[in-house]
Amino acid sequence: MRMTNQRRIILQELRKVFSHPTAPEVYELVKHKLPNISLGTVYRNLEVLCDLGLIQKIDVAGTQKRFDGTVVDHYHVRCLSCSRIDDVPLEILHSLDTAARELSDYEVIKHRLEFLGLCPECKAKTDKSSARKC
Amino acid sequence: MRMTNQRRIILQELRKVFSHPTAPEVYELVKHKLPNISLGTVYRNLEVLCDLGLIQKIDVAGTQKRFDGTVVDHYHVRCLSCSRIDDVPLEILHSLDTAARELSDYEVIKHRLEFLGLCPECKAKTDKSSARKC
DNA sequence: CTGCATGCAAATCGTTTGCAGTTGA
DNA sequence: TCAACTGCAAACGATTTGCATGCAG
Repeated sequence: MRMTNQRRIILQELRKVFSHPTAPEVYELVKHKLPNISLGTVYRNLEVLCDLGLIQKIDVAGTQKRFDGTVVDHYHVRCLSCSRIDDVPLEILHSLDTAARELSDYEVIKHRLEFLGLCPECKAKTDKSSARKC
Repeated sequence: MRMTNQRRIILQELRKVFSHPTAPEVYELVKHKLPNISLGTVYRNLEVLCDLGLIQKIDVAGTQKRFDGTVVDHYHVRCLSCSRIDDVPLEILHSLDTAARELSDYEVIKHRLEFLGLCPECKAKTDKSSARKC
């Protein structure tokens, strides 16, 4: 593995933000520092950095993959309205795996859990609009 | 909503199988009955049937969406090796939502949980090949 | 009759890949 | 030096969409 300029900047920028950006979003972030970088390079490097355990890939359901500068395993909430993602400080529930192992004939190794709901901002908007309806 | 022949057959076929098929797989199933049906129609109808609550969309991480003729909410296990999906007879844990609601500033509504592991077949294969290594 | 639904093909979206030139160790 | 890495653009796989036609209500 070679620590190229591109790779270093991608890691740097990803560690600065808390927004769990998608690959194209990372690309936009990095372009401010390296205007000639290509999206392909961003994708390749995010993959490499994941493999090295320097960042984390959050591939939750249905949408684009997102990336997290933090390596510690944790759960996420996604806003159903604006797709914003935040961390949930709930410790990983290994007991779920144990339960599933007993209830299925699979060798259950891990699980993927994400919460869905409304972020504070979208919740406020919804409250307002339903109030207006009355 | 109009109950077209295509729509009826798609629902019928989906209720017959337990394999949690992807849209292209549903397309293959239905083609036996309706050889001229198009993949686009299958996609459109699966969407409509979901909206009507007649079937369920399982959009688990990273891969194609899958569809379930059952409407009752339940968890799934996915085989990391062959991507097969099965049901896990674990009751829905609403307590998780409560916990997440307390730990975040989101209005948590629901969660998505999927287990990952090895299905019996792939587990057997792995065991064999690791035994061979010794 | 009329507008929702269809088949078809082209378009889109996110991501991956092949290739020729570049660069860090 | 030289394999790993880059930028670029084309390829890809899943899904969506525009359009002219078809058919259920």
